Parts: sequence; structure tokens; C-alpha cells
Amino acid sequence: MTDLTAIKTTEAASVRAGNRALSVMERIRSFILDGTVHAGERMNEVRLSKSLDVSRTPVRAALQALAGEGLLDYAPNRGFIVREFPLGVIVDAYEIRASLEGLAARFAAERGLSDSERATIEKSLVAGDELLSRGEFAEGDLLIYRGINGDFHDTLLAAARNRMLSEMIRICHHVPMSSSRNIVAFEHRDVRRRHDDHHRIYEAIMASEPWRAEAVMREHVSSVRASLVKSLTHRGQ
Amino acid sequence: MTDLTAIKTTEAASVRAGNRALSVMERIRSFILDGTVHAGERMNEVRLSKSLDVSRTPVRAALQALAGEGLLDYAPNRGFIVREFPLGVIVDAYEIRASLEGLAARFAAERGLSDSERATIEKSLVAGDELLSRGEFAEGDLLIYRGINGDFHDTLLAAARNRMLSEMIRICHHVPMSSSRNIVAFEHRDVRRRHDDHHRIYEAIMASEPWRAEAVMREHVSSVRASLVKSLTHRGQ
DNA sequence: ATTGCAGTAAGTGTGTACACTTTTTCTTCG
DNA sequence: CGAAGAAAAAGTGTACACACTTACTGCAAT
Repeated sequence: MTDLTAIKTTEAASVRAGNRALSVMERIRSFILDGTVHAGERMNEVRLSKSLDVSRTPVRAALQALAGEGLLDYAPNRGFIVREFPLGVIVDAYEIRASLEGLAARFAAERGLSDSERATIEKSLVAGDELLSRGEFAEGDLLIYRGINGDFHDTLLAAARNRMLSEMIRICHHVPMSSSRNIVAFEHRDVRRRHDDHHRIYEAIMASEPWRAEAVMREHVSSVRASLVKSLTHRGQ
Repeated sequence: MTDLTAIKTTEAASVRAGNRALSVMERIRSFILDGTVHAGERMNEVRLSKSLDVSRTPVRAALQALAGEGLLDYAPNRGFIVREFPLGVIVDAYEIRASLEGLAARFAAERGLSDSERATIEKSLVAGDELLSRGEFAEGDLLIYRGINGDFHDTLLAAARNRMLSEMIRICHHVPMSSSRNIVAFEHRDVRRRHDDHHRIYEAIMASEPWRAEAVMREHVSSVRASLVKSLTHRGQ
């Protein structure tokens, strides 16, 4: 038996599934996200068991967990099938995320930031300023900005101090193509504009203007959705 | 073996767990909500198995499903424990619901209502008008209004045509004390005001004013939260 | 008395057998 | 040749046994 007990326990707190089941869950998730299994396809438990070299028990646990995250659908006596994510659903997910992250920004403004949170956010702002100051992107810069962007949003979410909110936003991120780590528009000007939003959000929070923080954050995420729609309708496909 | 194969398959679509597991899930959920098991308590699988007279397998499935809904926490090799819901979390849940239902109202306004949805909502509005017209509540009237209120919100949610949104709102409802079926303020005037909100939301939707529908709905749910807070801080407890 | 360390009990994690349901395939009749 | 139905195959649902981990208890040493 493969002794791969090295598992990311880092995974978002409350999620179920013990040792083996957890790693199986991640593997199946990647099957779904990288298109190894197609949308609408049935997840055959015995086949998965054999291909992952575990029994059906952890496979079932993983499938149930993924259904809880909304990646799979369940029908009694018929098992799990890969949920479809048509464009409309993906776009809606951005809208939901906009509402929820707006709320998170408001909570953060109401509740205040810890020292380390403030430090992390300020670091991300400075790093972004620096990256953008050259006026042009070098190779790999976008990857770096992806990290900066993720730090900003994750930290703000933590500062909201609400688990349910975190989990819901996490679910939005798991919708294919909908992660905040995906920088949709690659133009320098667009990234600059979004980074400026970050500054404004932080200002609003530090000025204890929950209302304004919420509004700016909503618009911020919403504008990413708009960019996505534009880039998809523009290039055909 | 007890042959209770009569199970509500009506339960919200994508949720996992086959025949027996589903009924077990409902039973465990009620244990949690009615306080049979206390917050922070561990959910012993073998004990539950015996007390519910099924094997551990469906119990585990049910527990995982409930963890997916956020009612339970999971820790590897340590099982499931009942999540705590301090007042702050409950209040926050209303705020989250306000955001999400606001979004649902906007979607409904953008996407339009089907004939049957329009009929259901109009019926709920008329029924509410009638109930309120007497100026005073008789015994059982509040129970009736609970149904009317539920119909209104459920129908609007369906009209939003977004599953992820529905599921998230459903999760909010499962937070103890946070259901839209709980009429928090029992004063005639409060109910009248909320019912008037329903009218305005419907007007906004029919007038294709997504923006206004969202704003009114947000305020509508938020005001319930405010009433809850007031009623809890007022009566001590 | 307190701390540390077995040894043991309790509890979760996984594998597997079998029951039941669904789906497919093959046969038979129109 | 097509459709309906029955048998078979495939697949999910549940129970249970055993492995492994965690929690507890009691004893010994300081």
C-alpha cells in the first residue's frame, strides 16, 4: 500500500474527510478542473477506486465532500456526476463573490485589522505599486501580481472574522475560471486600475468607512466579471 | 430492520446521501437544532448508529453532509463536533442573507418571472394584505404569515435561477434562529412594514428595476436582523 | 501530591462482502 | 425491422470486520 501520509492539512478548516480521503478528494478535484473527466460525466466509484488504488470508502467520502463544495451533483442510487458550469453560472459566481467580498470588506472596516493584517496588506500595496511603476510588464510579472492580489483578498477576508463568509467565498473560487488568482484582463492599464481599487478599499477601511469599503470592493470584483465577459465575447469562443 | 423507506426526496437537489443516509441526516439535524446535542459536543458515530438503529456508514455520510452545510466541524481522526453559533455569528448570517437575497431579487428583476411564479407571489401579497387588514392578529395568524413569507422568498429565489445562490441562502437558513420562517418581531406594525417591503420589491421587479429590487430586499432582510438584535438585547437573556 | 509513562479502552479510517437499484443487453413477439 | 420485456451486468447502498489513532485510566517514580 502506498504510504503517502504527507497530506496538505492546510486545506480550509472545516472540510471533512480523514487522511486518505482528503488526498483522494484533491486528486479527484484536479481530475475535474483539468478536464480529465468531462462535465455531465458520471463518477464511477469502482473505477475511481481502482485508478486511485484505494477502496470505495474514501472515494465515496471524497465525492460527498466535493458535492458539498458544489462541484458534483448527487442523485440517489445513481451516484455523483460532474456539474456543468456554463458561462452564465461562472459570470453569476463573480456577482455572488462581489456581494460577499463587499460584505467582507465592510466587516473588516467595522471590526478593524490586526497589526499583522495591516502589515500584510500594506506590503501587498507597496509591492503592487513597485511592479506597476515600470509602466510595462516583464515576463512573469503577471504571475507575481497574482500572488499580490491573492494576499490582499485573503487577508481582508480573514479580517472579516466570519467563517461562513469565508467558506462561501471559497466555494465561489472553486468554480472553474472564477478564482481571484486568475487575472482575467492582462492589460497593464486594467491591472493598474484594479490595484488602485485595492488602495481605495484599504483607505476606506482605515478611515472606518465600512459603507465605502463595501461599495468599492463590490465594484472591484464586478469589474473583473465585466472584463471576463468582454474578453470572452471579444475573442469569439 | 425498520422498513422506513418513506423519505423526503424533496430535500434540496444536489445534497448527497442515499435513501437511508438522507433520513438519518434529517434526524441528526433535528438533534442539533432542538438542542438534543449541545454545541461543541462530539458526534459519536457508534452511539448514533445504535440510537438510530442503522450502521455507521449512513451515519458517516449524514455527518459529512451536515459538515458541508456548516452545522458540524470535522477534525481528522477525531470526528465531527457540533459547531457553536454565538450571537455574533447568527447576526452575521442575517447580513450575509441580506446580501445574497438582495442579489437574488436583482437577478429575478433582470431575468423576469414565469407566469406561475408571478401568480404565487401575487397570491402571497393578497393573502398578506387580507391577514393584516384586520389591524390585529388572532391566534395562529403569525403561523399563517410565516407560510406566506416563506412562499414569497422561496419563489423569488427560484426566479433568480441560480443554484449556487439558492444553496448559499439555504445554508443561511439552517443557521439556528436565522430562518426566514422565524418571524422575529411579533408586533403587528412590524409585520405590516415587512409585508409592505414585499409589495415594493415586487413592484421593482415588475418595473424591471433590478437595482431598486436589490436595495429594498437588502434593507428588508437587514431590518429583520435589527429586530432580532433589539428583541434580544431588550429582554435581557 | 504531581508528573510521566504504560496499558487499555474507546473511536475513527478503510477494506470488503452482499443487498438492492439501475442500466444495458439479448431475446421474443408483433 | 422495431418494440417490449426479461435476464444479466454494472453500480450504488449498507453492514460489518479489522487496522490505526486518540483518549483515558491507573500505576510507579520523583
